[in-house]
Amino acid sequence: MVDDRKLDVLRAIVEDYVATEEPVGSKALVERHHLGVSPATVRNDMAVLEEEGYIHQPHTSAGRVPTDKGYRLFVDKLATLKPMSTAERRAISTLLDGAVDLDDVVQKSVRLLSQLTRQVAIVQYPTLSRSTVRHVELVALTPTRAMVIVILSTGRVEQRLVELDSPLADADLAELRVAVNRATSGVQIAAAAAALGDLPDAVRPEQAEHTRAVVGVLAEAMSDHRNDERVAVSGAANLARYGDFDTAVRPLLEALEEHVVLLKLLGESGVDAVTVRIGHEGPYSELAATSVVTTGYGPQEHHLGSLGVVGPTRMDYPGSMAAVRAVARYVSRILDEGNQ
Amino acid sequence: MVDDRKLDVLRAIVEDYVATEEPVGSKALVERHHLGVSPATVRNDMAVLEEEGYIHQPHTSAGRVPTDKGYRLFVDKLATLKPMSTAERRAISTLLDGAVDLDDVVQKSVRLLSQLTRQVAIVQYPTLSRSTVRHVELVALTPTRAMVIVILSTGRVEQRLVELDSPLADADLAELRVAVNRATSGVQIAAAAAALGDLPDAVRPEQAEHTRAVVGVLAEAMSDHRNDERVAVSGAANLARYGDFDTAVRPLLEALEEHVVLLKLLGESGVDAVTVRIGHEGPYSELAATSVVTTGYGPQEHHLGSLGVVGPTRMDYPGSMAAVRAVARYVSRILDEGNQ
DNA sequence: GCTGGCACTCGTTTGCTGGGAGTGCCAAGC
DNA sequence: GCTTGGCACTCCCAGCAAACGAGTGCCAGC
Repeated sequence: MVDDRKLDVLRAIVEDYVATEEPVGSKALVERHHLGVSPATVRNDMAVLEEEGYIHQPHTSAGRVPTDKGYRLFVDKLATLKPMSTAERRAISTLLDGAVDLDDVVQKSVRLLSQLTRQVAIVQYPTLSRSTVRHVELVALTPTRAMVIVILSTGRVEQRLVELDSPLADADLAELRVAVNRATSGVQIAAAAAALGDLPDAVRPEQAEHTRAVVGVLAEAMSDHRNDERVAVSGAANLARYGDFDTAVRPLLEALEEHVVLLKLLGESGVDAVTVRIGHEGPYSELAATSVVTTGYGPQEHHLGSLGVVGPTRMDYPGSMAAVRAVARYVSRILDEGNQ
Repeated sequence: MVDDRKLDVLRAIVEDYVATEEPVGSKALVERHHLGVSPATVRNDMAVLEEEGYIHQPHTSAGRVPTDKGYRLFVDKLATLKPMSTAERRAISTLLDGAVDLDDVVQKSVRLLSQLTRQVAIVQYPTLSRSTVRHVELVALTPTRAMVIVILSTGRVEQRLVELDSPLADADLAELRVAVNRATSGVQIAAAAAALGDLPDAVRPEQAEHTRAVVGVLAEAMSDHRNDERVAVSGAANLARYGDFDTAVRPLLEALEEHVVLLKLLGESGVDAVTVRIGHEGPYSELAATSVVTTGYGPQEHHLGSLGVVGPTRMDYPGSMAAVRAVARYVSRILDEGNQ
C-alpha cells in the first residue's frame, strides 16, 4: 500500500535525484527534507516503494533511483506546477510581442522555451491546413514570369514563381486576380485548391492556357503541407549538462536531426492540456531514457501545432510543464491577435 | 629542413590519425603506407617534424599527433581535393533542383552538406543588403489594415502588416502602389528605404498620413537585416562520433546555439575560394580544438553569404573542402538562375 | 508502528605491477 | 651521408587486490 508518507518519500527521492543525478539514500533523504521520521522508517517505506516498482536500486549497496513508473506517479499525483515568476512572465511577453511575423514567433518561442527550461525545446510550425485564404496576389515580374502570393488567415505568406509560355497582358492578369480571389477568399486552403480546378474553363476561355498555369501553381502552393512537417529546435547544448552520453545524450542528439521523429514525439496534444510522456511510454525504444513534455497551441482551442521540451527522464517535470504551458499560452494569444 | 619524404610522412600521419583517432607510431606508418623506407628512418623524420612543430608527442613512448601547424601544412601543401563522385554530384543537383524557394534551398543545402561530410554544416541565409527591389505589392485586408509585400531580386519575399488610423480607399492604395514602385523598383534596398522618405510629401498631400504609415513599415522591412544574421545548422548528431567530449564536443555544441558565434566562424570568405581555419587560428579560444572549412556563395562572384562545416581539428580536410566547394557552386548556380 | 543498532553487501578508490608500444641513439652497411 | 637493424629506456595502461565506505535489511526494544 502506498500511503501519504510514502508519496512524500517518493517525491523527495525524485527531487533529490533530479538535483544530484545520483542514487539517493535514506540518510541523505531525512537530512535534506524534513520528513519527521528516522532513516530506518524511510528505508521501510523505500522497500515497499521498490516492491511496487516505483523506485529501483542499481545495486545492493546503493541508493534508490525512480523508475519510469515512479516518475509517472510523481507527475500525476505530486507535481504542483511551479508558477512562473513575474520576471519570467515579463520576459516571455516582451520577447514574443517583438516578433515581426509568424516564423519569427516560432523561432523566438523555441529559443525562449529552451532557455526557460534549460532543456531541448521543440516548436512545430503552425499547420496551414486549417487556415483560410485571405487574399491572393498576382504580380507580373516580366511578361512571361509572374509571382503568385497567397496570404493566409494565420498571417502566413506563401509565394511561388510561375513561368508562362506566352506573354500575359496586365489586364488579363488583373481579371484573373479578381476571379481567383472570388473563388478562394475566405475558404480553407484545401477547399480553395479544389475550387481553383474549375476556373480555367469558367474565365476567359481564350486565356485558359495562362489560367491553367497560374492556377496550377496556386493550387500546389495551397496544398503544400511542408509546414506541417517543419519544426524548430533549440537548446541542444543543454544536453551537455547530462552525463550518460551513450544512453541519454547520443540517441536524443540523433533524434533531433530527424524532424519526423520529433513530430511524432510532439504528438497531437490538446490545447491547454500538458502531456507528459516518460521514457518507455514514448514511441521509440532508443529514446527509453528521454521524456517529453508537450502541449498544443492555437487560437481559441484550435490546434495549430504542438510545442514542448525533451530531455532525460530525470528532468524537472514541474518546471518544464509550467514553462511549456506558459509559452504555449502566449503563442496562442499572439496567433489570436494576428487573426482578427 | 622539410623535404619531400618528410611531407609524405606528415601526410601519412595526418591521414592515419584522422582515421584512427589515435597517435600513430613509426611501425604502423610503414605498414599502412608504402613509404619504401624502414621505421627507423621514419622515426628520424618524425624527430625533425616534431622539432619544427608540425607534430607532437602526447608523452614519451606514444605515437605522434599532428599539431595545428601540421594540419596547416597538410592543407596548404598536400591536400588534393577529392573530386566528388558522380553519384554525389547527382545527389546534390537533384536535391537542390527540387527546392521551391530560397529558404528551402538553404535548408536543403545545410542538410546535404552535413550528410556529405558527416560533420556539422552551417549555411548562412543570403544577405538581403545587396539585393534590389523587384516589386512592392500593397494589399488591403480590411479598410484599416493592409499588408505590404516586398519582392527582392534574390526571390526573397518580405511581408509586414500595416495598421492604419483611418480607412484607406482602394483607389488611393492603388496610387500609392504605383508611386512606391516607381520610387523603389530596381533600387538596392538600402537606397530604396531612403528614397521612400521623400514620398509622403510628393504624393497626394491629403493622404500623407496614410502614406507615412505604409512607407514607414516598408522602409523598416527593407532595412531589416535580420536575415544577415540567420544561419541554418545541421548535423549536430555527427559530433557524437567524436570522443573527447569536454574539449571538442561540448564547446562546439554550445557554439552552435549562438548564431552570432557561427557567423563569425563562417567569416567573409570569397566566392569559390575555400578557406580553412584550424584550431587556434580561429577567433575563439574555447574552440581551439575545432576547425572550420568555409566558402562564400552567390551568383556571379557576388558574395551573398557563406557556408561551411565545422568539426574537430582532426577532420577529413580534403573531403570537407571538396564538399563545401561543390555545394557552394550548386547554390550559386541556383541563385543565379532565379535571378534572371 | 517507529527507532537505533549492527552485520553485510558491493561498488569505488587506491596502490601496485607486468606487459607492451613506441621512442632515441648507436654502430654498421650501402 | 643517409639508411637500417638492434637495443636499452620510458611511460602508459590494463589488471588485480586490498581498503574503504555508503547504503541496506533485519531485529529487538520502545
